[in-house]
Amino acid sequence: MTARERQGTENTAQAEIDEVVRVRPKKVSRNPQKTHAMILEAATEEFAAHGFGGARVDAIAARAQTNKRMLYHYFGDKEGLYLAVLEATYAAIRNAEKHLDLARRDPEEGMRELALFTWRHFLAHPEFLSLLATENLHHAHYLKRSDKVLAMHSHLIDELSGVLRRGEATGMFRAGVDPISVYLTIAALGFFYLSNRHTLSTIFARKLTSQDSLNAWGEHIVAMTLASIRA
Amino acid sequence: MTARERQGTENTAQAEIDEVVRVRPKKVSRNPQKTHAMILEAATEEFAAHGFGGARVDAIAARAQTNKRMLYHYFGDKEGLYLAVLEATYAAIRNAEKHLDLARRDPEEGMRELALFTWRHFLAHPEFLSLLATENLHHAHYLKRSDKVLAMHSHLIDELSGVLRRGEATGMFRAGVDPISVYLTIAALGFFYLSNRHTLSTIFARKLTSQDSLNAWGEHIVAMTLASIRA
DNA sequence: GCATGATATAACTATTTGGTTACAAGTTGG
DNA sequence: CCAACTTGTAACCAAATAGTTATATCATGC
Repeated sequence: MTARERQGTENTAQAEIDEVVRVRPKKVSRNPQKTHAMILEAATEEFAAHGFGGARVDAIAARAQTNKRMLYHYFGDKEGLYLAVLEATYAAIRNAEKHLDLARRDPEEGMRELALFTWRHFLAHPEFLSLLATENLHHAHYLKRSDKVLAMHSHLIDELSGVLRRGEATGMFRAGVDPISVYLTIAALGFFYLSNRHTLSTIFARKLTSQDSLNAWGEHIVAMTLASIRA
Repeated sequence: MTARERQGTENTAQAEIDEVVRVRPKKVSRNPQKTHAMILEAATEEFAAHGFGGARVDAIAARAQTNKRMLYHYFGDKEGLYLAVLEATYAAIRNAEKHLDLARRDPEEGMRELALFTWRHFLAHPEFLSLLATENLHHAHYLKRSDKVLAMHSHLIDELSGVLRRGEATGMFRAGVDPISVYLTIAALGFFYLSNRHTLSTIFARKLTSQDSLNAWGEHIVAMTLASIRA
């Protein structure tokens, strides 16, 4: 017997209390997409801030202004949620890269654009760096189980290969440059500077995050990248 | 009343059981230094493998073949133990650097030596990379509270500055090169390649850790470093 | 207009966790 | 040789944790 049925057939003291409680009916308006998105966003913050082991499922539910039941409903368990966060975060950078038009202008300009885009994306999305650090701590255990992430990266390599090929054709770049090495160089210089800025600024007693320093390091990345591929 | 006292004054069934149990007296030989060192080593592995939040105090005690009581006795609490691990790990690389003789031969040779040393230390000590990643996740919260780590780094910067100054004097290196930027470049290229190798080899479907690949990347670091400072 | 499935809440549970306590036994200085 | 201190073991505890259950209510296809 449900509360509603009871209300219709009986008129006990308990039913009256129930009624009083329900006077302000808590406005439980539904919004599956929003709930799903809120959980994902909250989980991204929590996992980025505390790592997988340090993240608290209760904290995620609270931050998403929902409860654990919904979280388990949409994502299965803590690991499933973590993987969803990882996939969404990778998708964000790879999708943003697609708006880059590397075939524009000359190859040097294209390389500069890719390097600066990567640097700026890292700057704008510190959670991406934190999640990668966490995932590598776990030897990419979860990422390896993703069927989506594997396919996400061909576009980047294709575009980068294209730029290198055109640069080689004009005699601007060396022949036989490995695109993955080039990307690793760009990513390494940006990733390390930002992801390790807290320990670095502590041990070297120097602030690394002033706007001038950040701009200068961006240009350093461009210069290093071009230096490594120029003929 | 202690068990020994009871044994001397009484002859109950319980006392006999106690005696039987004590026949093989468990050889509880003491060794404070060893216990301390074992805990530190076990904690290094555990924190490196699981991060601060994911590390389990029980697991550390078990791995050290001791128990939690000793761990709390020597290190206060989980945070104190973590900080001790961090300090010991930093001390290891900075002490090893002191055996480098960068003033030897010419400046280019010195820079090459520093870059390769750093790369090889990262290779030989993956736990250093993991701990740094973890500590940066926490915004260097614990490292900032260390009074020891702050003083550890002057030697490195002094040595590096010396090499740069001598290179500048011979006209080999550009003038006004910032030693910290040079070190960041060396560390970034090595750190990222190794610490992120699991996600990188997953998304690019390429093995990065063959001996040939590692040697090649070491030479890449040297080449990039020199390219960034040569006149 | 109502049966059905999806979405939501909150209380609950078994287990794990960091940390503590009681006590035993080795070590050492006087 | 023994009192005081250090090093060790194991059982214990309160709080926190991931995951579940009971139940209710919204939304929608028929």
